[in-house]
Amino acid sequence: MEHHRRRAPRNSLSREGILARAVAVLDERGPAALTMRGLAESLGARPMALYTYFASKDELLDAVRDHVLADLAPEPGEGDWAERLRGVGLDLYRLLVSHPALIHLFATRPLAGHEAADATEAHLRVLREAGFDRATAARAHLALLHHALGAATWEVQLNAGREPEPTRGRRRLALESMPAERYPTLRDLAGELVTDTVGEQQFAFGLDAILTGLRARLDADGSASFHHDL
Amino acid sequence: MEHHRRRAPRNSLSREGILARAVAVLDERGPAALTMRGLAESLGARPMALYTYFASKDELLDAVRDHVLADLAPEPGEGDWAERLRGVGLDLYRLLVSHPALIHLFATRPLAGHEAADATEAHLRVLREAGFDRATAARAHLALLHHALGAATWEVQLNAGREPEPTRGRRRLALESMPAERYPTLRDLAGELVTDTVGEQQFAFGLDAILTGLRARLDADGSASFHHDL
DNA sequence: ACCTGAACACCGTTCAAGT
DNA sequence: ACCTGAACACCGTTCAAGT
Repeated sequence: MEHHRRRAPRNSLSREGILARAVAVLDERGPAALTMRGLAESLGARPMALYTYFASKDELLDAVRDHVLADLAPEPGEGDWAERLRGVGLDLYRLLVSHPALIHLFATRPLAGHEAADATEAHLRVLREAGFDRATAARAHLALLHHALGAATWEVQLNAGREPEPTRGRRRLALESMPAERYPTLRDLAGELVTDTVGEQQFAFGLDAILTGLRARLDADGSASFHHDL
Repeated sequence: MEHHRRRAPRNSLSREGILARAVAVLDERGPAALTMRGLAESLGARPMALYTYFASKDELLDAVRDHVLADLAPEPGEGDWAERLRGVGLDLYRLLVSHPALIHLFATRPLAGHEAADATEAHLRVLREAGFDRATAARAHLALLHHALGAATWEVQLNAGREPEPTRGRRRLALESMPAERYPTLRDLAGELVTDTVGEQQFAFGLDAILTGLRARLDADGSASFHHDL
């Protein structure tokens, strides 16, 4: 048995180590549990030790977000442009959903624009190679990103919530207890709204709808299929 | 001149009044400014007075979210199903964007399912009347909601940020300073990414893509166009 | 440079008390 | 029932100090 906790044996701390610990705390105990004091404690250090590496908690949170975003696979997979975009979308969705407590960082802390540059570059390139003009490629990129962000946010919320039932269960009960005269459609679809609109299948549904819409635009709009210079 | 601040002259507080004040604080000074102590102060009361109306800050935040959601126009407008869905989507997007500080409540606090029941009922009914089967209607409903949530979250982030430049400007600078050899497409589209992928136009782009995708599904899939009982 | 201790100005919330 | 005062157990962060 060792002592309950020794002090940090100088130079045991690092930006990387602090960030990894922060992500672990977030994943295991949720956003409220991530305090400078608690994080320092769990690293065997005093609160102020963290300020050697991060100027403030805000800066640490930005770094945490960037640290997770860096895990985004930079290369799209195989197939035509739609299949490649589909793959990138799923990767992003999975990343967001795999860190439930981080979703509020993405929803809350503005990105400067360089955090996922490799993935963004690859995504945009697929769109340009598919034949979209610059403005349309930019918009399509953002539309797909928005959908992943929104779907992941929703999914994380449904899986959140305390014991015994997560939010998903509370939601089902709420839907089933709505007055049927006033909310006939809602009541009729209560089952589908809780069981079918969930997880990757739901995300893929919206993703495929967007991709179908983009393909229609590409086919219809001659100006989008000019030869381009890439 | 009156005294700097009188005490609440008993019964001047109410759930409604507290919620309205909370939304105002959020809109004017941001999420960090909403504290139980500060909110009470701005109502001329002591912190603990609020606990007569809300059991905790968490419960107050849920009530604030529901209070704002109640402003959602319950009735879709004119036109065919796609035009109606478009209108509902725009209403939701505008509502979310008009309360920037509230977006993190939507992204953070799970909905039980009854908060926007009127709007949800109307939305689902349009989808059913268009001919979508139950599972597809539920999925389409959520896909449209996800996109509005994601787009609004992104837009709010871009408009956020401190003086002198909001995040939008920082983002432009970040994109333009990326190394051109490694990120040629990103650099080429930097202008479009900051100016074109913004606001209602960007939201409408994604919305229309989804609607086009849904229409294609309706046309292609015979099982979705069965007569139904509504 | 890296880390600590003590202190400051905050939080949300409990508890007992006043009307 | 509605509101207050004092207190508790927290926060993030400053500042001066140690190595």
